[in-house]
Amino acid sequence: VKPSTPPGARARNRRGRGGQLRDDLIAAGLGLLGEHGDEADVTLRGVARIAGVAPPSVYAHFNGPADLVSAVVTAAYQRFALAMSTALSGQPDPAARLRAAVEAYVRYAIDQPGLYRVVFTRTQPSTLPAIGQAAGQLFTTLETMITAASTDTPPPTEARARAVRLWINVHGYATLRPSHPNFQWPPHHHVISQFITDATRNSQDQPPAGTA
Amino acid sequence: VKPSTPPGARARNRRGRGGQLRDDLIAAGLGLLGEHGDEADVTLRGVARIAGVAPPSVYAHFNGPADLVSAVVTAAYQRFALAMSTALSGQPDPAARLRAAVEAYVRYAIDQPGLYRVVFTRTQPSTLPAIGQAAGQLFTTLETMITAASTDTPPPTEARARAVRLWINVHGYATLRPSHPNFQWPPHHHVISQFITDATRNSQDQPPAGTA
DNA sequence: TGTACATCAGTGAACGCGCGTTCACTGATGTAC
DNA sequence: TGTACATCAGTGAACGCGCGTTCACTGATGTAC
Repeated sequence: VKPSTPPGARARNRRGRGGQLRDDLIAAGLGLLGEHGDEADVTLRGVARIAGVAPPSVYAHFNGPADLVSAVVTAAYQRFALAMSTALSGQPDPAARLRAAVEAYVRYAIDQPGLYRVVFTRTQPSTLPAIGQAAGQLFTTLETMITAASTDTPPPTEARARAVRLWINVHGYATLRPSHPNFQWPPHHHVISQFITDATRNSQDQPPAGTA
Repeated sequence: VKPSTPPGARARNRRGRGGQLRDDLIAAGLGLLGEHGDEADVTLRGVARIAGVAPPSVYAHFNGPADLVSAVVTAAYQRFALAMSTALSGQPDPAARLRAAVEAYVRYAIDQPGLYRVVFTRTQPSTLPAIGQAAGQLFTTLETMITAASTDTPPPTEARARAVRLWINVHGYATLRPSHPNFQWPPHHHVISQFITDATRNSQDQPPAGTA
């Protein structure tokens, strides 16, 4: 017997289309990263196996495992950014946009813990430009949305403080909840609502004198 | 030449003292876990190497790598619990106790990200009893301290909500900050103070009718 | 239109490495007599 | 008090495995003439 498509096999790309494999390898890496939770499980051989290709073929597109993992991590961030902007598009008003952003963030972090953590919770800070800027990018978006959705048009300083708080809240919740399923968590929607309320109304304490 | 103590070597334990090696192996595992940030880097051979012992010797005390890692993770939790209770002891009043607890938590998570994450931020929830109960244990402490330190003696429901919020805040901050060093964070003490203020005063919104 | 050829995409086999795991063993130390 | 012996703590060598990496190679495909 000669199976036309053995499991894991792939058709050879046509002449100018060698670059297609690069995308397939990154997709395979994202799969591994999502399945296990760890950067270390994205191996050159594992990725080649999923893509249906021999290990040496990876070297045509990446310098080695480190380069491959970098590309996968960058792609994980792009996927996160895409999920966020997709969630925002078509929301009717600022309040709806903010809520959609918060919900998309939490959903992504909970559904894809591996892809999320590799971008936002690292043991060693990343040297990748995309990851280094990830926090700043996200933050600008949050700050703008909070200002637009707030009932009290906060001054810039206060908008920034609210955005930091919201980010800490959303991240903390999204990483703690799946790690501790036995803990008696409050209802999900209630937690989310509290975050949004906290971000869009005046903070209770007056800023201490002399603090910028 | 015959070096009396070759690098990494250790003296054989006396007759009844074989169990000493077990502690040494766990200590070595904690070292590896702290150095790299990852459970996967705690290997049987690596731990044996640090302890100055041949790989098969580990099997006298552990069934294999999984068992060894379990013991190391449990020890990481015990170390966290010890750091917390040490920080609390000798604090003069409830407010000081709460602040000490928050500061100890954040310091531990930032100084020992590997040891912290293996207990509190997992991709797969742990089946270890100590880790499964960790959240509950911590939480009881937080709730009691918040009630004692609050200016308004909140009802139990509200105390619980504040404790959840505080935990989310502290965890989120302690894991985000070291991951994103390029981000312009507010001053550390200001962040901490805001968490404590938020936990010990009345929440601004009245609880929605019908929500327990 | 046919044919030789360059090149592009990818392979197979082999290597060294660190890992987990097994096995028979060694040698110091305490204990029985 | 001396001596044989059981046992305890730990070793050395070897194995298979998956990993990264190299090398010479293959075979389809487009291009030049």
